[in-house]
Amino acid sequence: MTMVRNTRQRQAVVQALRETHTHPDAAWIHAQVRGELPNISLGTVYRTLDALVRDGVVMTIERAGQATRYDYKHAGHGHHHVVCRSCGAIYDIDAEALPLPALGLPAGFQVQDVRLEYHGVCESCAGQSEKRA
Amino acid sequence: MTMVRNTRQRQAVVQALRETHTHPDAAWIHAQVRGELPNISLGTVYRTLDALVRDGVVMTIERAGQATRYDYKHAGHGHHHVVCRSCGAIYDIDAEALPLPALGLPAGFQVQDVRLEYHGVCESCAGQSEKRA
DNA sequence: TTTAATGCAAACAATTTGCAGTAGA
DNA sequence: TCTACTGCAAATTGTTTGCATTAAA
Repeated sequence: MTMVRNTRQRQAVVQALRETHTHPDAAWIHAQVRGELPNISLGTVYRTLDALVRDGVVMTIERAGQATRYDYKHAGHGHHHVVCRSCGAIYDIDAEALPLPALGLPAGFQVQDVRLEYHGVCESCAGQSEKRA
Repeated sequence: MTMVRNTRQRQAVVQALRETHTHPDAAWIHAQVRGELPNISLGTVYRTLDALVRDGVVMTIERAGQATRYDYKHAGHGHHHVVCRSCGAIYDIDAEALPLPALGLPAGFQVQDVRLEYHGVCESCAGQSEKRA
C-alpha cells in the first residue's frame, strides 16, 4: 500500500551520496544536487535522506548543534567512525569484525543500525587548541 | 592556568545526573536543578554539561533535531545504548567487553569516548506504527 | 487518474553567544 | 582582588511542517 516513487530528486541524492567518499551534510548534498536539479529544495533533500536512512541504505553521524553527516553504506565496506570533537572531521575505520548485536537487547527490539564511534581530538587539533566546527 | 571553579551550579548538575538512572536531556536537568537553585539558567546547564563531557565524566546520546541525552559514567558500569528511533526511548546494555579503541585510528588521534549504539524500533513501537519522539 | 513527492516559506526547537554583574579562589 | 562563571535575552542554525502543485505509476 505504501508506494514509493523513484523520483529524479531521489535518484540525484542517492547518486551524490554514492559518488563521494566524504561524509557530507544535507546542505552540501543540496548544493551538489542542484547542479542537475536547480530547483530541488533543501526540504526535499532532508525528506529523501530520512527515507534512505529508514530504508537502511544510508547511515548518519549525528552531533548536537552540528549538521548531521550522511554516509552511504557501500556494500562490503563495513566501517566505523572516528569523530574529532574540535574540527568535526570524520575518519573511517575498517570494521575487522562488526560488534554485531549483543545479547541483552530489550525483548522485541528490532535493530536497524549498529554504530561504533570513537570521539576525541585529532592530531592537528590537539596541537593547537583550535575552535569548533 | 585554566582554572576550574567548583560552583554550586556545577555541583547541582552533577548531583542531578548521578541521582537518575534515566538519560535526561538538558531541559529535564534544568527543571530538576531548579528545585535547589531556582535561578539557574538553561544556558548554564548547557555550559556545565559541555564541561562535564569534555572532562569525560558524562557521555551523550545525540540525535539530530532531538534534544541531546546525558549519561553520567558511573564507575564500573560500562554499557552501551539501544535507541528507539520511533519513541526515543533509550535502553542500556551492559558491556561485557568494551569494544575498545581499534587499530587503525588516524595517527595522533586522542580517543576520549567510545560509543556503541544500537538503533532501531522497540517492541511497542513496532506493533503500532507510532509517531516520533 | 490517483496520490506520493515536491517547492516554498514559515515555524520550531535545541543550542550558542554577548555582555554586564556575581562569586569562587 | 582577579577572572571564571552566571543569568538573561537575543541570535543562530539545523531540521521540520503545512499547503497548494507537480509528476510518478
